[in-house]
Amino acid sequence: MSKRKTMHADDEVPAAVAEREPRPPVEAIRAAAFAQFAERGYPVVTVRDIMKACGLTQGALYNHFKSKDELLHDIIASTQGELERQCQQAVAGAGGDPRAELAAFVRVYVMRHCRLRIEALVANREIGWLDSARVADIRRSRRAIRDIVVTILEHGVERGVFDPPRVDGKHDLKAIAMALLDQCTHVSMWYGPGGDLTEEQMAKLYTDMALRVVGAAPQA
Amino acid sequence: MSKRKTMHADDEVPAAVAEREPRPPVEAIRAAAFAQFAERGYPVVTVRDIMKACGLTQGALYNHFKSKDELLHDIIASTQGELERQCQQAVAGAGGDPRAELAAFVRVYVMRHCRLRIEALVANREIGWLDSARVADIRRSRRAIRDIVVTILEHGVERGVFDPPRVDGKHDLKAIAMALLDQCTHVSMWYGPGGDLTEEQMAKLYTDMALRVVGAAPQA
DNA sequence: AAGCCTCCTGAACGACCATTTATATTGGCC
DNA sequence: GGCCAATATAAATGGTCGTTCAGGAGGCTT
Repeated sequence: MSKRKTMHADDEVPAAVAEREPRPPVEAIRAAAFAQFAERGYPVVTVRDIMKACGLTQGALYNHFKSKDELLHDIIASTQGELERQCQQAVAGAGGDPRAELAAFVRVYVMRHCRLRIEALVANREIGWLDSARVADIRRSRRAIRDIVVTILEHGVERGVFDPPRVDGKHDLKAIAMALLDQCTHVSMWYGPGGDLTEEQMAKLYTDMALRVVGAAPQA
Repeated sequence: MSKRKTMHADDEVPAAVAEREPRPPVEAIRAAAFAQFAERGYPVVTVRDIMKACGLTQGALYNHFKSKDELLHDIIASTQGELERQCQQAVAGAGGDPRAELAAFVRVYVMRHCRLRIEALVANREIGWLDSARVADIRRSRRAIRDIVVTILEHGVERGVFDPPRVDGKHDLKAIAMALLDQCTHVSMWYGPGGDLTEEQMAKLYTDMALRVVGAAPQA
């Protein structure tokens, strides 16, 4: 119940008992907004809807967020930041072999888009409602992720372990990276845990497909 | 200037001079609505916006459409129907060879999504705003297109000309078809005529990638 | 010329929107 | 106990929304 105001240097985090029910209101608002944006879409969800879902009145939103727009940005940015971090980590842990790097990237990316498909869906579907200032850093993060893939492909081609398709004799690694990412991103639009494949199997399938596309034989 | 009211059996269509300026208002409304939905999104485009863009007042919409919702459905359904028709035609004209069928399908599908990327973008992005009754036939058409791909893959596997990736020893052709379609559909999100590749080159690249994914060597 | 049908306008309807404001309530800290 | 900051509320602000409807204008048919 305390945890936020007292500043004695020794009770920073109780750590053992993570009492959880009375989530700080800003968390409750985030969660309620996320659920409703996912279900009905940003422009038709009203501030009243969100605040009613956490038992508050509309005006209270503005004690925690400057606007409805900032609230959406907050939700999308945290998802996007976490995704970028996981992708970097996966590639860094692959030991420098382009095949292993691509496989690790696709695996993490697909598993995440299966497991957190609602988060991914909101981030991809609602981004267009952000005003241009706030959309910029989201797009930066997406470009960064695309460039991770492009870099993997470049290394693979340089070392001769990838042989991706050419158009008129030349590679267009950016287009190929976009194709791979589109494919992997949009599993969040149709994958469901009730389907034929588990998340693990999805990751394996998409890894195989990616390796085929870039012209590397599947590993092992 | 006439063309719609007189019903003498012999002036059905003047045919030679296709005088074009005063488009029938229903066409003008469709066009204006499409342009604005594409640019700003269905829920924030008002009936007033649409009608002002064709020089009419808001009330006149309801002489031609039952509601704003029906107008959106009309726009999406015509695009979707044309897409389905073109896909069927492309596959039928490929002569029964699964490789040629897949190549023809991807070529037509990608070229269309490059050339008419705005139409595709609207159809994919705004479909969620339709009420459930009207969304049903759009989804039916999408399933039909997916099933075209699944059927091609099945034939290719039966005849031994495709060897798509397996998970735990078994094929999941539906998942692979979805992956291929996601990849091809979403060129409409980033392709632009100012980019590095022409529509032709995009079609070629995506055909190559699809054939690699299903385990067939690129043709000639 | 009269009637009819199609399509338009302009105003009105009732509802709902994001945000701001003035005011009240709370709980920790001196 | 009194103060202060944080956070809540209810009401108001100034719009905008999709849709309906009474009335009028123009042309086609008879």
